Amino acid sequence: MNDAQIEQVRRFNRTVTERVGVLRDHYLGLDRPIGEARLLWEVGAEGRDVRGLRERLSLDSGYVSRLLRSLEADGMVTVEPQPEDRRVRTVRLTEAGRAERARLDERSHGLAGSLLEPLNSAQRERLVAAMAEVDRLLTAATVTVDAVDPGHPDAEHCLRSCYEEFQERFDSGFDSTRSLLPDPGELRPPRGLFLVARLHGEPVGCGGLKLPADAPAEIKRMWVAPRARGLGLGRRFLAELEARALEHGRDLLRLDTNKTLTAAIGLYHSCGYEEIPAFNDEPYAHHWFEKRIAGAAPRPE
Amino acid sequence: MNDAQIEQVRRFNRTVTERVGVLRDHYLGLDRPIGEARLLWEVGAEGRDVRGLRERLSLDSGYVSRLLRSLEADGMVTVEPQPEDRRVRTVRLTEAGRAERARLDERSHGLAGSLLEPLNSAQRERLVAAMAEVDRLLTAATVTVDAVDPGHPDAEHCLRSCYEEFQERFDSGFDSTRSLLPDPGELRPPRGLFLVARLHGEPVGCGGLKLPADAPAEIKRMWVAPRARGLGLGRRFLAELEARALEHGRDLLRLDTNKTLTAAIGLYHSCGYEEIPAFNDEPYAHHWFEKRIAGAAPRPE
DNA sequence: GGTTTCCTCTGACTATTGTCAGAGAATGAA
DNA sequence: TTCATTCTCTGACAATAGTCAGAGGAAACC
Repeated sequence: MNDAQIEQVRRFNRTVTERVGVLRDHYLGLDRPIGEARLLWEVGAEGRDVRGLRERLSLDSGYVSRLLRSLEADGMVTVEPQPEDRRVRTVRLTEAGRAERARLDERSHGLAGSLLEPLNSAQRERLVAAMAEVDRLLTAATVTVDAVDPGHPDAEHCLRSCYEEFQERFDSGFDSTRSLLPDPGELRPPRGLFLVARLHGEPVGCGGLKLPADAPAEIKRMWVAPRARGLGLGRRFLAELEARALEHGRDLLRLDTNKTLTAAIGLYHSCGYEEIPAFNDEPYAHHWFEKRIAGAAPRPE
Repeated sequence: MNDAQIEQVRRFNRTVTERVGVLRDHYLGLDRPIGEARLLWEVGAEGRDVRGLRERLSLDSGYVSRLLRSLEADGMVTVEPQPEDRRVRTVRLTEAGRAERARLDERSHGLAGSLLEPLNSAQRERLVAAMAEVDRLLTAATVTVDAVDPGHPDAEHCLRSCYEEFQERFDSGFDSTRSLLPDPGELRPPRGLFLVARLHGEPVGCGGLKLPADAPAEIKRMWVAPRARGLGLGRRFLAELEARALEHGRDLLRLDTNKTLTAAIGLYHSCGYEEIPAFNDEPYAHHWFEKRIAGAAPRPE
C-alpha cells in the first residue's frame, strides 16, 4: 500500500462525507433528531427486540430506552414484552410510525437521486458502477475469517446451507451421509480445521481442511453465501487454507468438486490448482485438483 | 435515472458512512470533540480569517468564536486582528497547534490505511481506482455553471488564467489585444454571454458565446482550470453554450482553436463539431469548427 | 426455594453542538 | 462628523447525544 493510494482514499473520504453528509442533513435532519430517525428506521416493518436495536446501532441501553420513550410518546412505536421471554421487549411500528418511516425512505431516495441528478447519463452510469465497486470492496474488507469448531452454530448454519445448495445444484442431488465426509467432525483439530467467514457477525461462508496423517491435505466443504458472492471470498478462503496447511507443514493441497460448480472450477484454475486424475472415489466428484504450496509466502502482500 | 441506480447509490451511502464513520470516530474522536478538530484542521499551516472558517464549515459565528476560545485556552491557536482591517481577526496555529494538527493528519492517514489494509493488492488497486472515479464524479456534480458579467471578478480571474495559459502553450505566445476578441466586454448581453463554473465557490472555468447579429454564434474563451480537469467540464460548457445559443434562436455554432490545444480539439470532435475552412482571420487559430444544433434537445438527458 | 443472570428502565449527570440577541470596535460612505 | 455596515465576541438558552449506577422484573440454574 503506497502513499498515493492513501492520499486518494483520504480525498475520497473528504468528498464523500462532505457531499453525502450535507445532503443527508438536508434531507433527513428536518423534523426529527438523527438518533430517533435511525432507530425508527432500524425497527423496520417487522418489529425488533430492544436488544437487537442496541446491538445494531451500538448504543447505550439507557439511551435506547429514552429514545424509545420519546418515539412512543409521539405515537410512532409500541413496546411490548415477548410472550416467550418476558424480559425481552419487542418494538413495533404503529400506523403513524410506518408512515413516518416511509417518509424517511422517500427522503433517502431523494438524497440518492440528488447525487445523480446533476450528471448526464454517461456520467451516472460510471458513478453508479464505481460506487458498486467501492461498496463491494469495502464490504469485502469487513468480512472476518476465523477458525471455529465445526459444531459451532455458525459452522452448522454454513454446512446446512452448503448441503442445501449441493442438493439443488447437483444432477444427482446430495446426501452428506453418502459423501466421503459424512461427519464434519473430521474437520476438528487435530484431524483438520474449519473456517467461517462472517459479515457484521452473520456467517456468510465456510471452508474446511482435512489433515490426514498419511495423505496430502484436502480442502472440503467450501461454500460462500449468495449474498456474499463477488467479494473475492472464495479466493480468500483458498489463501487462508493454504496458509494454514503450510503452518501444519503440508506442501500439497488437493480437492475434488462437482461438474455443476463452474464458478468454483474457474476459481481453482485461476488460483493455480491443476486438474489431476481422481485421487478418491467421492461419489459426487467429477474433477480433482492439486496445488503445490511449499515455499510460497503464507499470505498475499 | 432508474431505481436500480438509486438503490445502488443508497447501498453505497450506507456502506461508506458506516465504515468510514466508525473508523473516523475510532481514529479521530479520541481526545478532542470533532468540532474543534475540524476547526484546527481548517486553520491549516498558513492561518485563516475567522470569517473564512465560518464559511468553510458553515457554522454560527458565536459557535466558532467559542470553539476558538477553547482552542486558544488549550494553547493551540492565537487570534489576532488583521493589520489592514482590524475588524477581521486571523487565526494562526501555535507550535503546539501544529503538532496537534500533525497528529490529526497522522490519524487520518491511519484511517485511510485501515480501509485498505484487509485487502490484497489487486483489490486495493481496484478500490483506489473506483474511489478516484467516485470522487471525480461527485466533485463534478458539485460544480455550478452560471452566466455572469465578463467584468465580474470571477470572470476576470478565469480570463486572466486563460490568457496566461495561452501565453505559455502557444508557439507564438499570446497577446489578447492582438486576438479577434480584444475586449471580453463583447461577451456581455445582448451581444453575447459569459459562463463561469465554480467549485465550492471558487471559479474553475469559463466559456463565452458571441452572438453577432449578422453571423453565426461563436464560442470563445473556453477554459478549465487544471485542478478541475477530468470532470467533464469542457463537455458541460459545450452543452450549456449550445443550449443558450438555441434559446437565442441560433442553429449554428462556430469556434476556432490553436493547434497546441489538442485536448480541446479532441473534445470538439467528440461532441459533434466538424472541421471547416477558416471563417475568420484570428491570428492564433489553426483549426475552425462548426456544429448545427437546431432541433436537438436543449440539454443532455 | 434461593441465587444468579439477563434484560430493560429510570434518575442523575455531562459534554457537545448549536441558536439568538445584542454589545462593542472598526470601517466606509455621505 | 454622522450614520450605516461589517465583523467578532459574550451571555443566555436549548436540544441532542451519551454515560453510569442501580432498581426491579423475569428467567435460568442449582
